[in-house]
Amino acid sequence: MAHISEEAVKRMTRLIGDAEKARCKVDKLRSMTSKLDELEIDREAEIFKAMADPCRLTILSLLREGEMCGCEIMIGVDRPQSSTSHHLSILKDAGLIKERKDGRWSKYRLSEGAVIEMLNLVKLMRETKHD
Amino acid sequence: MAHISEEAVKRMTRLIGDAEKARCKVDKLRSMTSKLDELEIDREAEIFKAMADPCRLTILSLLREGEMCGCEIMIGVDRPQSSTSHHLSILKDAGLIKERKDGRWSKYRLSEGAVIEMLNLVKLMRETKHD
DNA sequence: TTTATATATCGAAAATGGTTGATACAAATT
DNA sequence: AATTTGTATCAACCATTTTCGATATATAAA
Repeated sequence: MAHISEEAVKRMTRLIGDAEKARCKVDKLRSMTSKLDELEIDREAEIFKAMADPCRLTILSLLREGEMCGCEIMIGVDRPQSSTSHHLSILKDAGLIKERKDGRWSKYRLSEGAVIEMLNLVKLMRETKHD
Repeated sequence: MAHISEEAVKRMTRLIGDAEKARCKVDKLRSMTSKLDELEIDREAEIFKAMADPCRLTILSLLREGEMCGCEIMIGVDRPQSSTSHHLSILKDAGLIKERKDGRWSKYRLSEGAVIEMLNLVKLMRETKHD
C-alpha cells in the first residue's frame, strides 16, 4: 500500500548502487512506518504533549503528594485560576490525571499506572550525562 | 523565599477555617513547587516536547531498527528534507538521539538509556483503558 | 432566594511550533 | 577546479498553544 516514489528509489539507488536492492530498501523503509497506526501515534504524541509544559509538570509533581482540589493546585503553581483550570483539563484529557467532583470542589489525583514511572524516567534522562 | 500572597492565604482560610493553619498550608504548597529547580523542569519539558510530535515519534520508531542516515530517515517518514532535518535537530538537542558524521552522511541512532523505555511506557499508557 | 465561592468557558492577544522552498555549506567524485 | 549530493539553515507563512481578564455555571451557605 505504501506508494513508492520513483524519486526515493533513484536517491536510494545512488546510495547503494543496485537499483533492485534500492527499490527493496525503499519499500522496507516505507513499510516500517506505514505499519504504524496514525491514530496510535497521535495518541502517544498527545500524552507527551500533555507532559511537555513546565506548569503541567509542576502540577503533576504536586499531585505526587496526593489528591488536591483545583484551588490548592492554583496556589501551588501560583498562576491565575483560568490558566490553572486550562492545564488541568489538558492533563485530564490526556488521561494523566483523574477528577473527582466533591461538592463545589474538583479534586484531582494522578492516574494509576505509568504516570509516575514516566516522571521518574524523565528525571533519570535529565540527570544522564550527554556523551 | 516563596513569597506568600495574602490573597492565597485568605482563600485558604475560607477553605479550612483556621487562619494560622491556612498560612501554614499555603506556605507548604508554595515550598513544594519553589523547591523545584526551574531549569530542571524546563529540561524535562524539553525532553517531552521533543517526543510530542507524530513525525518525531516515527523517526524514533525507525531508529529502533538501528542506525540510519538522514536520507534514509527522510524516505522512511516521507517528508521534505528540510522538515526531516529540522525534526532530527530537535531530537538531537533534547539528547534523544546521537549523531555520527560519516563522510558526507550524518548517521543517527537512539541515545543509550531510557529512550526506549520511554517509548515502551507510552505505548503501555496508550493501551491502558481509561477508568 | 440571595450571596459567596470553586470551577469552567470565552475571546482575543501573544508566543511558540511546524512546514517548506530556496539557499548555503560540506564532503566526495570527476 | 567543477560538479554532485547529503545535510543544515533561512525566511515566510500557517496552525496550534498559552495566557489571562471577563464572564458563565454550579454548588452550598446564609
